[in-house]
Amino acid sequence: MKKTFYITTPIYYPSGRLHIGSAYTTCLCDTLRRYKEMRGYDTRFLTGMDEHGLKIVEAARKNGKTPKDHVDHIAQLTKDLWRLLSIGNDDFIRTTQPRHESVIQEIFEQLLRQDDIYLGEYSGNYCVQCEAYFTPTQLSGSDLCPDCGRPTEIIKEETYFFRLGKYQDRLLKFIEANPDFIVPETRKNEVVQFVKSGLNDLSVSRTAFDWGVKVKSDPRHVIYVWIDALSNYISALGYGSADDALYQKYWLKGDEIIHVIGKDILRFHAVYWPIILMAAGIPVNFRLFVHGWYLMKDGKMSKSKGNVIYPDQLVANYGLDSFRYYIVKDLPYGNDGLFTPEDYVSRINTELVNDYGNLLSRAITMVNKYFGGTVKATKHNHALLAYEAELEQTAAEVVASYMEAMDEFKVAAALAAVSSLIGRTNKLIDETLPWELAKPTGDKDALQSVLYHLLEAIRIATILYVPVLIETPAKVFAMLGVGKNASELAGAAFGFQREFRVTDKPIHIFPRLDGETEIKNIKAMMSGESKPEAQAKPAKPLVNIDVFNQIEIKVGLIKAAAVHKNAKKLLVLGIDTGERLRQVVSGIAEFYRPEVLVGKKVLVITNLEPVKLRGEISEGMILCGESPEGILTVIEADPAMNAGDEVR
RNA sequence: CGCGGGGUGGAGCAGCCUGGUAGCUCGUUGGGCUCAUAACCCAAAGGUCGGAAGUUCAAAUCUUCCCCCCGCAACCA
Repeated sequence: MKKTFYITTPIYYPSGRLHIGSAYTTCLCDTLRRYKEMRGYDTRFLTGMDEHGLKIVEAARKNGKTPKDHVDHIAQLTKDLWRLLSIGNDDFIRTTQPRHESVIQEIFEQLLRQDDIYLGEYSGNYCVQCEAYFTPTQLSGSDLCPDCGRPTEIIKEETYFFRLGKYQDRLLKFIEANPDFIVPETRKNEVVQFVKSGLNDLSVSRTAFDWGVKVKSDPRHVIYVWIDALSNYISALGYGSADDALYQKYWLKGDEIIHVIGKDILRFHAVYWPIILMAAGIPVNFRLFVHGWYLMKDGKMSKSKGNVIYPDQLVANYGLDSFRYYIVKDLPYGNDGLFTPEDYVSRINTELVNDYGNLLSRAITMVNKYFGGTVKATKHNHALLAYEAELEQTAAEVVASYMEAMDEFKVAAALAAVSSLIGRTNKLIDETLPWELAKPTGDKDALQSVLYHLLEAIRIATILYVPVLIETPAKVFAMLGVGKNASELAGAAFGFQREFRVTDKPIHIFPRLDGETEIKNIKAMMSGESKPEAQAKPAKPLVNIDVFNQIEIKVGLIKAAAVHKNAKKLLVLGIDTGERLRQVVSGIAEFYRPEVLVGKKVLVITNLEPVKLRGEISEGMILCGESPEGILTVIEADPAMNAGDEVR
């Protein structure tokens, strides 16, 4: 019986085009899966989409689509991307699929029957206009809606609550008893801290929107994201359905189950998910591997900063294997890493082009030149034997440390081990000087043995690359004349292949990238010169002149300006609008120092309802121009105008 | 004191839990080699490990305080 291995990505939320972060998670899973496959496991790999919720409805409306059409579209784009990246997922779960919906309805009903879920009331300040609740901190003391300024009402809404607290101790004990449940350890500590601070009951249903799975016994409610999204990991296996063979095999009786997640969704997976399983009477036998994020040089990715990069662009320009290699190699285990064009180009050039690809081509050339394309394991007594022995030993150590690292999900470390083998192999050429051995005074047996060692090392390194590189290994094995058995992990030891008959025309596996050109090229992609969807804001509807006339705009003279003591983005302005001095709070602190504003004549909307912003009253609004990047510029009135002049 | 992450040679990172020669990749400089895609190999330079105090025979590592950066949250009437 093969051991089983079940690995999952999170299900992605279709809010936009998938960027390098989701590609990282997915490639990482794919690599681990291929590795386990190579180790002889019976594997299963799941990814998918989380397609419910209010944001989907809104995004769909913006694009003039139904939610269903919207998610169908994004799901297709996502599948296309995974195909492009050669992701070998066995299944693609979508939370809108009937097979999923029926399962979570059942789980919900079960928890309800057990009284783990109860119908309760949520009460809070609600703004009817904005259809949203606001917390006391958001309201900052007043009862006015922070979004529209209208008064909020205290509203009670029905919602189902899940008694998380009931399982708190059980969860803590579980985490303690299973030290590997969450890796790396720092993440585990974070979770333990959180759980110890006490778990509140969790609201698990909504009535405010209906794009979700209805609660079976109470269809006014839809099941909120927690139970809906997290349960995908078992609904995709057919849990609770007529055919639950996969669930039986991979989950219930499975050997290893890994959820790979980013650190942003740790809490849901480390707290809510195990508790849901405990309550449902399903064994918690998964583990979490929590990875870091790709960050950009100047912070978070955003189009205006010119630092967004999409995987498909990199694959189209530099090839699939380069991309997969870079993305799983660059992030240190569990921590954040930086994506830079310089790094991308240099990593590919040094590790794949120079060290690996070039080693292959120099070795093949020599085999052809000195032995007509065929070399075999050869005995000799030359002093160089010691170097060969050292290489053999390095290879054995590398295979061992590679597997050890892979078993702990340390893909970058595993690949670093392979790099060290390749480095050691390049070194052998310098140590043995094959061109000297090839001279009449040289030693032909030693020469053959050296070349044989080069090829064996390349063969072993290539086997270790199989989980990551898709196209390259087959090419390399073909060029070396390596058959199936010798290209499998079991054959990754010196001496397994006794003889090589290599191709007479080596091709370069990885073309060299011209550093400066390609760095520029990638930067151009990042600044979105390839025309990103410009997100044209929908034009506002036509209004009657009367509507406009309701708004009172006056010229105001800024007499005083100060930073808001309790907010980073706000300035508190004292503005003379003719009839009186009024206080206006404005969100331009990032763009103007207070002192430069004093003395400016600006346009002020004077009949807005007053609002408190972070504790300061604001009686009006100054008009600003906003660039696509969100940079605000105050619109100044002609100096000839006077404070209080009406604008129309 | 809102939550979290981080500050280690020019760049990006490891080491910190379990104190005891500060390591890796890239870059720089010098040298070697010619089988190979200006690739490969060797060597060197370069760090008071953000700051201060404390614990200790010994601190990048433990404790306390401070400074700075970056996410998230809040804020743009």
